Amino acid sequence: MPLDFDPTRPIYLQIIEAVKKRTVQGVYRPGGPLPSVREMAKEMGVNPNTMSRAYMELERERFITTRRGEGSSITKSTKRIDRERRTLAEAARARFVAEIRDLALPPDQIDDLLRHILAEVKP
Amino acid sequence: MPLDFDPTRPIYLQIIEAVKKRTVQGVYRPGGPLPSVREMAKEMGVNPNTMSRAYMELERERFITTRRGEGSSITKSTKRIDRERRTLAEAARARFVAEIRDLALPPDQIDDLLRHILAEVKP
DNA sequence: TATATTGTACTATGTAGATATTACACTGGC
DNA sequence: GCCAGTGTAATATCTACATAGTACAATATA
Repeated sequence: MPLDFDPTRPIYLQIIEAVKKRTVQGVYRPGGPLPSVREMAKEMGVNPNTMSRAYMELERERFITTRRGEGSSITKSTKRIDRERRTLAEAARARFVAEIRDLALPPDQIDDLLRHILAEVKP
Repeated sequence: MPLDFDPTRPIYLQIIEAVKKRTVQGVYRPGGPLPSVREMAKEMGVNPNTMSRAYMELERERFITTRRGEGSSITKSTKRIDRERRTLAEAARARFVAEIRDLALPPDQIDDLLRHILAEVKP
């Protein structure tokens, strides 16, 4: 199933985020193998070059390791993965707060918004 | 003061968002004038062509009106502006919820996050 | 009526991102 | 050794975005 990419942002960045999220969710295991560049490219419906660029960036960030002929695998470090989870959560929070502040919402609408979020995020 | 644009997203889209946010904040008034293309381009540190593109898109969305030789002004419709405020708030909420869900956070970390937000957003 | 200011159209140029295609280098398994 | 599968490099092509610069059309104003 090809990912549905936001056409206003570079695909390779969205791939990087997708791999991180899948790892954080447990779809990929710490130290476990990652689909090959060509395979993942086909799965997500992008060009292998684009996938390679995403993998190289993930390697640069030490989130995955990659060896020629051998393939790629997720970092063994669960610390690294936990850190990524916190980083992503912090980024989401900061962005949301900034956006809400910019809107100058009346207090009752803020309350609505937060109640709505609470209901959706705590099942 | 030039805006600090996110280099991974088109500038003209970020300008559109900035104009909407300023309007929602009351920086620009309903029916009131908007700085000229050249003026706003200088203020935000972008090319007049880029600013023109943003204005044309805002006009297409009926958020501003524009006439040759006369300049541009914000929509008179406070309904339109209120709608935009709600739309932006909804988008922010939906994105945040989706991101948090993707992270599979443990419940206590979710609680932390929400408390943090509450403290920041309710002064 | 001039003149300035407005939006807008046009051409040219440069860059980043994405694609298609080909080729090469390395590893594992037969 | 052979071969399939791996990452990776290289080239060409296309598109979107942003810029610089020039010019023109329409309006407001002095």
